[in-house]
Amino acid sequence: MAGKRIIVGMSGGVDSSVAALLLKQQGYEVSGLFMKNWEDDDTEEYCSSRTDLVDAVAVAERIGMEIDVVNFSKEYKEKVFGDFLREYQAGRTPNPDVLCNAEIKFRAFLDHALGLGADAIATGHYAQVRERDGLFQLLMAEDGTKDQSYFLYRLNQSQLARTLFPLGTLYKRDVREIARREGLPNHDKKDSTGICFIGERPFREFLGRYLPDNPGEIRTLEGGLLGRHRGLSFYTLGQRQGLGIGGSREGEGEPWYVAAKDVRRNRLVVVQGHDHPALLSDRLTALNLNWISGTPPRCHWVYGAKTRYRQKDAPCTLLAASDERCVIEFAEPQWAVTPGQSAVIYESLVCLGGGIIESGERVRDAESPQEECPPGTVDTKDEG
RNA sequence: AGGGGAGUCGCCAAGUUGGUUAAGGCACCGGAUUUUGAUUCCGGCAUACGAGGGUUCGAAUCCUUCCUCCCCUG
Repeated sequence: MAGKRIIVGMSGGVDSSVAALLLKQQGYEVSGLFMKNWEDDDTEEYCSSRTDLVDAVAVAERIGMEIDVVNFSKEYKEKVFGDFLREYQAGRTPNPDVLCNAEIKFRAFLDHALGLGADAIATGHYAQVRERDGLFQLLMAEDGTKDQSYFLYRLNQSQLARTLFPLGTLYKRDVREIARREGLPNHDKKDSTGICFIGERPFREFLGRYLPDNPGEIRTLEGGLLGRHRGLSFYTLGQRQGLGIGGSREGEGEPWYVAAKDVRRNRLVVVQGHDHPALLSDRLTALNLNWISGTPPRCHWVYGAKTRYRQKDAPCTLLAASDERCVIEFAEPQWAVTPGQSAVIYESLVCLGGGIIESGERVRDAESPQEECPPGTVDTKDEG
């Protein structure tokens, strides 16, 4: 390992900083690369990349490594942001960061690093890679609460073969402690959130800069008119905030949630109450799959699956799994399974891959939840 | 036109045998959580009770006039 050349993707945050530091301490030949991948609104208040770069440079100086800057704005716009807009325009809810990892961090950036003579790249992701029988596996992080394997399920063998995740076995609090102890200037910096490289924004306003309004009706499942929306693109399934639906005579005064988008009629369909059955799906179809090992997992086998980040992987069965399409049936209904988001499949700690959710549906009746439950699953109440 | 009912925060809605600071929910705003979007959590949110008079130590709660809306009869 000593002498191996590693290029670390430096974001200016604690995680990538500590990742670089640890590699350096382990004897690798380490250098950093700061990516600038978004410059649409550099002149505005949201441009935090400047201070991020300053932080990254300060960290590099502190741990004694070279750092450079690369710009993949063009690739980001083409491969990630373009898809992001197309998906929203189509009424779906994409996860740009999933694509960002597959196309930018572990493709454009990786290729660039290899071109510079690196043996591998490293990032501050909370995930693990291990080699087993000649195959590289992606594993959940030791710190389950920070595990980011969900965002990495679209990586392939050649990408994982050249990737190190130095934080995979650490807990976030330990990472911060290391940063503090080693005097990294950003040890206390707040975790970043929002779309990777773009940052946190008032989301609908941001989207509105790229997509036109297309107002329509907000109706209940039964067809009652409750209000108007500014365009289906600006809402997502399970959304509560921003509907502007006040109290009414009927109902228990519970909040309203988006249950469906009727694209044909340009209608937003809403239901009342977080636990409304229309918000639950026990089966989903995903397309555009990626299997990390290169081959689909076996069907009719019990796995765990997440339909969104930071969700406990839920017991499920694979009814079908190919390179194009997979069907997942959950033991317990899942809340707001949303087209455009990613379904990611796990076998214990191993992330097998996943795909883009095409649709979710309810196949088992609410009254007879055990009817088709795979044996061995527990019939528990909603997680609450 | 006559009879009846109702007007409390953007919406729904407690409170009306008069008594310190006008429940609660939805919406909205702010914060926390969060490398997507959501969800969730915490906090804020009527010196004011359709308007004007009056009774009273004290009224959203009593009296009165006016305004508005709804229902029934014409």
